[in-house]
This record gives sequence, structure tokens and C-alpha cells, in this order.
Amino acid sequence: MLSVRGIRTAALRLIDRDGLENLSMRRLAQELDVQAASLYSHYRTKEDLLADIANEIMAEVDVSGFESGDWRHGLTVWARSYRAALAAHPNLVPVIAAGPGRREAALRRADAVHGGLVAAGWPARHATMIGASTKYLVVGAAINSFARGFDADVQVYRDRYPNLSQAHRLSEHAAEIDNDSFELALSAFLDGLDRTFAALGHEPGAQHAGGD
Amino acid sequence: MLSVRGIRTAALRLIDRDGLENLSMRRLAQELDVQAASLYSHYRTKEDLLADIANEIMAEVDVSGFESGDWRHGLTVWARSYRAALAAHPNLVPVIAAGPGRREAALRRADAVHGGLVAAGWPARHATMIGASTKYLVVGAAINSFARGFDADVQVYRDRYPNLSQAHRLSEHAAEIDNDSFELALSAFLDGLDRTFAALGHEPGAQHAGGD
DNA sequence: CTCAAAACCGAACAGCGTTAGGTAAGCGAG
DNA sequence: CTCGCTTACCTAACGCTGTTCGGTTTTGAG
Repeated sequence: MLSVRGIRTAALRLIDRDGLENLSMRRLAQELDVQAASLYSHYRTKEDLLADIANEIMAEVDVSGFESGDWRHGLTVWARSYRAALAAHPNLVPVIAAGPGRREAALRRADAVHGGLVAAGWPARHATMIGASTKYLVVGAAINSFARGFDADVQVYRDRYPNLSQAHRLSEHAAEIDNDSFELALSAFLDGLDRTFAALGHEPGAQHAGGD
Repeated sequence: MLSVRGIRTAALRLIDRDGLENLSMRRLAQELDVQAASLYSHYRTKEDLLADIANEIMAEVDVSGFESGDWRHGLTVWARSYRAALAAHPNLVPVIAAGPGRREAALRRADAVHGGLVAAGWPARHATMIGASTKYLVVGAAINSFARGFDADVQVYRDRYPNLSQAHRLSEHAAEIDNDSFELALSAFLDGLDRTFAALGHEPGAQHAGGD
């Protein structure tokens, strides 16, 4: 018999294998040896189904790094695991990026991040902005990486964009470049935040261990 | 009579007004007092049309800031005008973000950015990563901002996420928060890059004025 | 065993992107 | 002016989509 979980799993498998645009309710039903209409006994709409899957994936994201009271560590752990979760299902990135809407898991995590930053000594307003900024970085990196920006076809680039003469190589090393770019962006961002944190009157590198 | 330009303009107007998912070839044709099939005399597919519109919008992006030889200035001008171009047509952000593919304008600009960074003294590999990172930030910010992450409905949040008790206010001040978050992220990122630049053996704040 | 609830199916609706084939209008060559 | 060609446009249709309706089958509790 069909189950909410079974539908979710099959849908995710299809998305991973054939891409988001090739997931249709009829194809999904076929995969489950069932008629398309039957799916609507378990999910109200296709959108609901996708949101549920997105929720499931976001549950992997790790916000435990803030428990130490070290905001830099917390942000690093959060950002990396966030990115890893998106990277695990590239075809679903557009769905997840398109908006947390009122997804349960996303909200609970946003709350943890915000709370962690405030506990570490950031003003509430900064905490909001830092949470948003980090998300920008992660989501932007995921989209750009998995929407494959550069074409592997050499001919397209040769002689036309002198500074990009190696552009076709980007595809080969795409994963590596993506990762390094993300890490560069993250560490540069955190370094910059360190300065801001110090300017707010905190010892550079200091952390709030407990309450104050 | 129909023209490529007229179609583009009407399509963009519809997207701005009714959203991306409400643009159909039939509706677009209706707007132009024409039958849907006629559009295919001017554009091979809907995807082609969207790519063309995206191209047009990306043409607004300003990479002239690198001409000064000041990479920080160049990146700032680029990132801000990039974001402004996306913000001008929020409903189109997913299309633009989904991949430069082989869009002419995007490539020419990527070339200018890369060239500008190298001319300013960055190693080629760093230039690639910095270009990518900046794009992450801009695109991530645009997606998150315009896919409206937080719901204005107060009830959804009250009492459930203690650190987000003000979350419904986020919607009200969304534009302001978005902008501040982006500026925070950008300046923190650039501050961090300054450090990296110095660590590469450059005087902090120094620039290459000419070639070397 | 009974009976209500839940799950599933077949058929259909309206809409989608796109194509095939036909008509009508514009236009340069003779 | 007319021929013939090109281009723009139209009607009709194909196969697909998400979703709904009404009816049948399956399931599980009392």
C-alpha cells in the first residue's frame, strides 16, 4: 500500500535520477505501480509533496555547532552541512531555494541559528543579518554549482573571451572549484565578521562562554 | 506586426505583473493580439525567449569599476549593479539564477571581472574563485529576498519559535533587512579578501595601478 | 460478520508547449 | 501589373501536465 513516506522516497529517487522537470505525478505513480489520482489521497498537491521532501532534506542540517558558544564555529558547521544537504540532491536545489515558505524544519533551524548568535554576543539585528547572509552564500553557491554555469564545449569560448580561455576546463574541475570558492567565500566572510565583532566592543576572538 | 523586441517586452511585463508561472505562450500571444503559434515565427522555444530576456537584463550589470585598477571598488560596483538588475525583475530571478548557460552577456561580463581581478594583482585561480563567490552572494541574496522567506502571518510564528517572535515583522521590513544583510555580507567578504590579498604579499590596501 | 472509513481507479477537464499545414499579405523581378 | 517567393500569421491538433469527480475496492475496528 502507498504511504506518505514511500511516495516521498520514490519522488526523491526520480528527481535525483531524471531531474526535477521530469517528475510528474503520472510518472511517480507508475514508479509505485499505482494510478496518478491515488497520490492525492496522501498529498494534497504536487507542491505539498515537494515541500515535504525539501523539509526532509533540510532536517540534515546541523546547527549544533552553536552550543559551544563559539559563533564562528557554529556558522561554519551550519553553512557546511547546509551546503552538503543541498549538494546531496542538486536537482532539488531550486525547490529548496525558492522559499522556506512555512517549512517546519527551516524555521526551527533559523531559530537555533539566531539564538546561537545572540547567545554568543551578537546584537539581535546583526544576528538576523548574519543568518540571512550565510544563507545567501550557501544557497547562491548551491544554485550556481548545480545549474552548471559553464559549458564544457570548448568551441564556444575559444578566442572569444581571452581571460576565459581555460573556461572549458572549469567544467572538469567544477566540483573542486565550487568547493574552494565556497570555502574562500565563507572564510573571507567570517574574517570580515570577526572585525565587525571586535568593533562592537568584543575582544577579538573572544566568546561568551555562558550568559552575561 | 510582431517583433522579437515587442515579444520580449510584453513577456517581461507579464512576468513582472503576474509572475513567472503565469506566463504562458497563449497568454503572451493574447496580450499581443495574436495566436500562440505565431510566436514561434520569432522564437524557437519559450526557453529561448526567457534566455533572451535574461540576457537583456544582465546587460545592465556594470563591470566598469575594474577599470580603475581597484579590485575592491570593481567588485563592489559589480555586485551592487548585479543585485540591482535582479531586484528590478524579482520574478525572473529563478531564470537568471538557473544558469548562465551560454548567455552572451553573462560571459562577456565574467571575462571582464576575471580580467580586472588579475590586472589588480590577484592570481588567476583566486580571480576565478572570487568571481564565483561574489556571484554566490548576489544570486543567493536575490533568491532569498524575492522568494519571500518569511510569512507575514503572525499566528504561524507566535510562541513556537521564541527567538523569532518578531519574525512577522521581518516581512514589513524585508526590503530593508535584505539590503542591509547584503551590504553586511559584501563588506565582510571584502574585508576578508583584503586580508587574503595582504597575505599574498601585497601591501594592505595597495593596488596595481598599471600592468607589471 | 458488519459497516464505515480510507485507499485506489478510470475518466475527464482545462491548460500547457509545440508542430503541421494552410492562407494571406508584402515585395522584388520581369 | 503580375508572377512567384518569402514571411507572418492562423486553425487545429498532439501529447503532456496537475487535478477533480464519482464510483469501486480494500482495510480494520467493533
